[in-house]
Amino acid sequence: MTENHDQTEITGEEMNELMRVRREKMAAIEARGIEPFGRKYNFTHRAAQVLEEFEQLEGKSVRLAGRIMAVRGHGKASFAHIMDMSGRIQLYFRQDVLGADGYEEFGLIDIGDIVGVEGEVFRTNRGEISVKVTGLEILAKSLRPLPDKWHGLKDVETRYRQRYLDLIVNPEVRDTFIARSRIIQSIRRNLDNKGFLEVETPMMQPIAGGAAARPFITHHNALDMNLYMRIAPELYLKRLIVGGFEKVYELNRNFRNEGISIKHNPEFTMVELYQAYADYQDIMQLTEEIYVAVALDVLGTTKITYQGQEIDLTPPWTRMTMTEAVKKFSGVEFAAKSVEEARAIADSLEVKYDKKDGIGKILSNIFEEVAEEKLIQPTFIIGHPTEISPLAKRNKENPDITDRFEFFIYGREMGNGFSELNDPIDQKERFLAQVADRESGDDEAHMMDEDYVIALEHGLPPTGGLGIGIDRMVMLMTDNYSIRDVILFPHMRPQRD
RNA sequence: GACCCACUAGCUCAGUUGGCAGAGCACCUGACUUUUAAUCAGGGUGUCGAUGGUUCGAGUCCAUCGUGGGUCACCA
Repeated sequence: MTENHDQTEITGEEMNELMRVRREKMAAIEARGIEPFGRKYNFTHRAAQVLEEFEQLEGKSVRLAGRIMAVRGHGKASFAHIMDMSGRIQLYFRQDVLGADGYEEFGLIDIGDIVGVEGEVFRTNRGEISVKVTGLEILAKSLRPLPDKWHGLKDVETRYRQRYLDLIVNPEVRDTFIARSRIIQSIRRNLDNKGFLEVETPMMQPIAGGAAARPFITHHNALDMNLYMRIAPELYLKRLIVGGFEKVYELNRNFRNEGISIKHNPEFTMVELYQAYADYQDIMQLTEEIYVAVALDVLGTTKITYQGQEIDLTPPWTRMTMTEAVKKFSGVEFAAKSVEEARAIADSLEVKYDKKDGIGKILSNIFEEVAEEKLIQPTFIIGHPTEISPLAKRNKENPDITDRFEFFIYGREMGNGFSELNDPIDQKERFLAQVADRESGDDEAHMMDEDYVIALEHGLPPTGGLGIGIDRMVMLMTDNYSIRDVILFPHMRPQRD
């Protein structure tokens, strides 16, 4: 039962004085016949609850469990703060209450230890609601010191690598991830209420479809075959629409083998949804509804501040075609009828393009260069060229563009949706065009998915689809500058040296 | 992938022209029974990211490497 911790060695690094002292205290605790790593503790209240219900609880006994965050000794009495998930509350330890032995045991407690306490709720002379401890139980001895109580933990690398420390000492980080959970909850509740069915489709796919991106490759040993980590669930979700699930969504991870930046993590979270018999106009409205509901649920307002910039999420958001956006922000009318004309316009705006790029891709490049970062307030950009939208339905009047939108907030692409291409003949041709691009060296072009085409041949109802980047949405709602600050464990290189 | 910046005590940070490694918090010792960034007196706990080089002498200058951050490139 009782493990012997006397000779505990530490691997991989030297023990400093602070750690040595804590291990000595652990040994002293064991010497008193107490387990330094305890067991279940029945608490009656959480810290915030005691503060809120002080009127009823004053003079009564409560049991709390949490981490010791500060200790202020005063000889035969001491104050401390304990933190649980709800917040912090002050503890008051007195020798005459605990007895000489009990007070000595309190002396073996360090900042960072997990303890259970029982005691009477009261208010100090200075007015702070506190618990006068009558019983103390050590639940987990902390063998390493916490970061600075005042400055917290700032070192970005440590914050990401040891996120638990970040969460312990930086309250705003806790708040961000609590908000993230609420945001996801809001989206689920909203879609569930609208009759959407949440589904799970393969993360490992034989063909990485549904987006233009480089996939991660993994290997299945028993089948001796390579699989791709999915870059999008799109093609599977639309198979489910074929199967008669008329409203489906999946809220989960995608993986893209691309560079890491302030807006990109190799694995990121998206919600993708598909609604049969709807079109991109309906989906734009749904997008607004989702955003507004999240903002109201999490922030209580649709007027938010991001990086000092006021952003008004109140619908309807501006709708603008890609060519209109280019006109608005560059003054140039993009009406190219040939690749040569398109290149000339791009050249005049000093926008780069590839030799193999067609009119549509060049327009898209121009848009990204001149307009994207200017779209601060929520804006739907519509009318994407068919050339860059191989899964979207063509516009009825102009087959060179699609019934598609992307929406931008603070100059960032936040999501993408369209009327789904449900013509299997057209889809097959679009795949073939992508395959040709792939063969000419574009390793981000879509792969041919014959099985998906067969599904379309069975009949995909007219369908509207949407993908919203959850991480970027959380960044916006929590005013975080980097995607790493809204992902608990962002991708990092393994540490060396 | 390119360029720029950072890396000093457990944490947050100073460190001048190349001349004995510093502060606050934390920690240790002592005092203190309503404090709260408790206070008071004393104590510095270190492979200055790593490895080479220049130099009488390197935290500081040079080179290479590592990790992180930023900008760009890339990227529905």
